[in-house]
Amino acid sequence: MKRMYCREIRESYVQEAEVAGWIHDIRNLGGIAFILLRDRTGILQLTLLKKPNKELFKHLTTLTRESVIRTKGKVQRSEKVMNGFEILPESAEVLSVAAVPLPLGVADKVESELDTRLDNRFLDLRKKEVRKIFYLRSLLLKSVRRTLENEEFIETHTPKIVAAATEGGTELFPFRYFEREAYLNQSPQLYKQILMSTGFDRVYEIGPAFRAEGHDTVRHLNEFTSIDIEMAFSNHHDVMDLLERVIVEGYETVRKEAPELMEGMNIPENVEAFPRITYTEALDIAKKKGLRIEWGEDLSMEALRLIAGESPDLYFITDWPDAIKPFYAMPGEDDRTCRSFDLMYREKEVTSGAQRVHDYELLKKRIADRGLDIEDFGFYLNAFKYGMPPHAGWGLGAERWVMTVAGLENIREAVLFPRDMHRLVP
RNA sequence: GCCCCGGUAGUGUAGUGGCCUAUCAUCCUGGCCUGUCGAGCCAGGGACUCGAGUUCAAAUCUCGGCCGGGGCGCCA
Repeated sequence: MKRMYCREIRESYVQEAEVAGWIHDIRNLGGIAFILLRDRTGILQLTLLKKPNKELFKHLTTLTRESVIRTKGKVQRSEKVMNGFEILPESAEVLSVAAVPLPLGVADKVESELDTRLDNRFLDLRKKEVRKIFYLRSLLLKSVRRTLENEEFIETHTPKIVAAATEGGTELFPFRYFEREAYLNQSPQLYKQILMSTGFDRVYEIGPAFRAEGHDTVRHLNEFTSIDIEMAFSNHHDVMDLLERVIVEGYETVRKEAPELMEGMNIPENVEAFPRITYTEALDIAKKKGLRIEWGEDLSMEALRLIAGESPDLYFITDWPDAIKPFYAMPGEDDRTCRSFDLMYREKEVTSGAQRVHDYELLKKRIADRGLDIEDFGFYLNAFKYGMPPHAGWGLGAERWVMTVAGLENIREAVLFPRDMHRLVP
């Protein structure tokens, strides 16, 4: 007999079935007992009577919660059960006995702290609402791939072991690579740009990025998943348009393909384009609200909160001061801004991107101007010497996006096994 | 990197010098119960982060270690 899922039992009118899963809860009333069996599709009730089979009754009702069993029996339709169906087990096999006490309650009525949950993530993930975050994440990524593939992007994989810093600034994790020192890559930036000189024209990569920053906040991780794209023969507005399509399509996908995930999620309706305000305009909003801030300064959390108060949930801040953005951002018409943008969700930065510098001499100059060593960037600069088209791109933080959609307070909840300053296991 | 805060049963908490033999819920163990669905009832079990100090007396005050949380900066 083929094992069926709990949900299938409800949906198909079979007379007899075999199910398997974890014991969610046991309610023993003496002569009758109810065992709630959980699998990835939901919970199904097993109903046991003591009279006909005393031994099976005792065997199953004395098991510990979260033990794994497989059982076979008659399917009974009953209005007394929440889901309308129950199974009357005729035989059962205990596949794995769970030890007691559990370090974290799965069916308990008390919430655990995030740290306890992460320490026991395998148990934490047995909870439906926790797994829901990862079904959402998976679906959003699937949607991103589909949107990009439809627009003729190809999926690429660039090295995570690298020789030098991508952009300066953020700190890298060094390690020993044979006889030399190497680093974990902080971003596919330089490699995806190199690919623009090849004629692929449109590339994307969904992969890990590593940053050794000693920050300790609810929106930072030392290992995160970056959704990166780079597109040749395009400018910053072209890739902002693309980003809008990617995000909106993500929402549509959830709405259409997984309505069961919608509850409690922040999925805006009827959104097509996100407003694009310039850094200068954003700064004016903050100033008008009484914040003392000078043109050229980065927008502080306080400033961003003020700006978010005057904006819809999703909006772009464009044309940033050149001095506070990386060397590869294309300077604007004036000589103080650059063609870079951030996509904001309220006060949170979700994506940053730009049109890039594609002129070899200008790029060289900009690297040097930022005090970086030209020698370190030789492998990158080479690709600009022999025919490099104009191009633009962005990096969307997968966890940041999931966080905004699922309404998570802490980015760690958007990762199965998060890495932060204090956490290296599990 | 800077600044604030916390650590009490498996989980989550109450307790601000003596009323603590430490509260409550959940949990675990045993018992009763043939329709539970946050099952109920009865009995039992289980904890003050570590070290030093102050004091007649420390979960409670002081110092240090360890572990953790939050904010800012920076970023995705």
